[in-house]
Amino acid sequence: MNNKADSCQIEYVHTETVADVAAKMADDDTLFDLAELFKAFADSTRVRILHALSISELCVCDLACILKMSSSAVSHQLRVLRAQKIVKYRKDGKNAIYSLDDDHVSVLLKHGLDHVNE
Amino acid sequence: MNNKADSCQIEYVHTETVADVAAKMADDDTLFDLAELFKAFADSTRVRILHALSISELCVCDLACILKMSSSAVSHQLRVLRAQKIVKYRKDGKNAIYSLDDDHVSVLLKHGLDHVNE
DNA sequence: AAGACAATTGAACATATATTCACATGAGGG
DNA sequence: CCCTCATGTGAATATATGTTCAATTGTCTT
Repeated sequence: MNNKADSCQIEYVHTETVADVAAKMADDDTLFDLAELFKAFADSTRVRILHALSISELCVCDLACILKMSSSAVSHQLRVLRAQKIVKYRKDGKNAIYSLDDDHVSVLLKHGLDHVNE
Repeated sequence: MNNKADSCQIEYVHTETVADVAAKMADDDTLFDLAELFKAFADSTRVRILHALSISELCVCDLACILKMSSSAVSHQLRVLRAQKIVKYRKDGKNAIYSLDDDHVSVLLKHGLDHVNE
């Protein structure tokens, strides 16, 4: 009932501020991509993978061992991280050696940890 | 069938590295909390809310207007952000004026945007 | 060529989560 | 006091997502 009215077709509560903020907002596309990026960090399995990779490059089996998970589950999550260019890998025989893609990743992890540790 | 074997009860692929990384890993609790933090950023509605609040403090109705969403939906998401101490608010008559809780939040947003914009 | 192993993938299932809707609460204004 | 408006909340629904299982691919070894 009041959902339409909520969209502020009448008079805004803080008209000027709303107009100002609306004008300064980044593109929806950019903010969508930003949310997609954070989604890649938004799972404890993936965070543990990234934290492990921030210590050393590792193959899928190593990760499975460290996380005590099946390599299938790890591989599925690595796929998500690859899609966001958060990790990269090289083949070494039968192994796929994964590592963090760039410094942004460790920086984000570090800032997140700072926040968690208050 | 090979899921148990994946847990590396036999010989590890890179035994030393695995032991080294396992020893240096942060607590599971800490990494769980870190994932919970990122989850709060892992939705485009919440990212847009945070981005708007990084420009100016705003009430629920202002946000609903800027995002073109119902104030109910916005309120639900603000609840999530409050739970993670990412936003704070003060009451002003009928309005609840929201703002980012601390600098960590804008720093995380900024670094995320840097990554998105390559 | 055959077997073993690392990794990937697709389908299926279970769980989590975002939005809507209806309603409740609480503060101001008439 | 009502009445309105801003906000919060609970239930319900639809969708997204993580893990398992089964099967496949590709590489090394013998």
